[in-house]
Amino acid sequence: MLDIKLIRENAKHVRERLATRHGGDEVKIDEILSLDEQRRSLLHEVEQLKASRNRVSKEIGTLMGQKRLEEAEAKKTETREIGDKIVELDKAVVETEKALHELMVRLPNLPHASVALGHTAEDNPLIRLFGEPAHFSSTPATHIEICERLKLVDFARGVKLSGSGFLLYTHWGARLERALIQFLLDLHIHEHGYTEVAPPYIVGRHCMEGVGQFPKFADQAYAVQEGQDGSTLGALYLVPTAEAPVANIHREEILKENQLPISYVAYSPCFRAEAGAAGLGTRGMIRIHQFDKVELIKIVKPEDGYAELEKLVGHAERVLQLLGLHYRVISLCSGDMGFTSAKTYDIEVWAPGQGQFLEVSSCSNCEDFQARRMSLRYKTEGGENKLPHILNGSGTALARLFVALIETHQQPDGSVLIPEPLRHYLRTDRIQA
RNA sequence: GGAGAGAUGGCUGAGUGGUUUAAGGCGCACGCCUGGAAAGCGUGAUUACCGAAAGGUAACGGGGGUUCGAAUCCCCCUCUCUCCUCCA
Repeated sequence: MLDIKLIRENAKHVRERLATRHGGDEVKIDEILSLDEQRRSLLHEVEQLKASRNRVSKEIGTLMGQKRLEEAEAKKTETREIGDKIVELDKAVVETEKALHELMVRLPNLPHASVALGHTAEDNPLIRLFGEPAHFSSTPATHIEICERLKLVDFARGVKLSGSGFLLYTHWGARLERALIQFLLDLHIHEHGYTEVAPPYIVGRHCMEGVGQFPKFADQAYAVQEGQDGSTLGALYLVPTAEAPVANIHREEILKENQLPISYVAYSPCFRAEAGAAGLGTRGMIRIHQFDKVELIKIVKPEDGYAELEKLVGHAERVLQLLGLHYRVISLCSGDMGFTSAKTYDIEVWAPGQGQFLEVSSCSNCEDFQARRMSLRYKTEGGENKLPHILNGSGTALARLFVALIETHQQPDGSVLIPEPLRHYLRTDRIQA
């Protein structure tokens, strides 16, 4: 959520910045301004009435104490009318605030000044390229072929169990997936100083709203129903990312300045309905309904937000470097950025069998956009309450990392060579049929 | 799932319709005192919104109701604790 004061005082700037986003020209700034104006004027009126009611009520109390009953009764009659008016105005205030809130939560974040203007992925500037694509003397196999040959994933039975978009990892595939999770967590804990948390995989609606998944992207989440009566439907959701629970850990709290920065790392499965992506477009593991991910979350002072974002990207990149993978980092242009983000770097890893780069990490600074939604603040040494910046980054998403790994390290004999840092987790240096 | 007991400020804990603008204690900050500390004394400390300011309004788990006036009375919900039941 944006600061209403910023909109009030600098509507032109907000409108212009939002217009650079995808769909940003539909933004209802005028409506917001008029509701805000209406709200403040109603508030002023009703608060004056309440002040006078409080005053008279106190007088009634005094009169009652002095047994001056008829005088008290007269004042009661007088105040009763004020009370009716207050009820009416209170109702108007609530309605106005609700309407205002509805519009406010649908407003995307302002892009940071350093974000390139653009419309689509074509306009995303390349920041850097690491390594080189693996060289093959003949056409490299796709991950689907490798998985079938080495029995890493049983695609058909995954579909049998849960429908298309769900994977059954088998044998070495299951072990490789688990080894990767362990490797990622250990890397971020021991080398990058993150604190591990293991969050719930189901969260309440308020958490989804807090990170900005809701209300706009509600159709992308799986709603959980408890029992058969459906009474809990709409209240609980499978997490689309660990960001949903983890970023909300300190919601509605006032942290002390010396608690910052906070750095959390969490593993979770991620559940995405991918509504609208009929048939998911691709066979294989590229776009699925459930995948594993290790997520990095930072809560930092605003002045540190962008330095921390650079560090965060570096931490995610380290994963790919250690696994010997070729990748590129791009900065999303204004039109391609997510709803909550002020600035986003995507990391895309090269998958030789696909012949394309796959997005395995998205690192964003949401500035105070989420903090305001979840009412997370910190108290400065000077005693002032401020909103922290909240950052999130994949460190990294697993299924696609799995793909890049086996496609990159496949050998002419059909086996897959395991990169050194993974070997002791997997207790082998090679997966073969 | 069943029965009972609870939910008040950073913590503890009073308060059962009107100087409660929430007592007292602990802890915290600042000051006095001190060679320095402790003790003692004094002062200050919640959050949100409106307002240029003075100031005002709201919040005692959440929501609704009664009343001129609700922490206090009534209804609904949530959560916590204890004991059963079930269960990995």
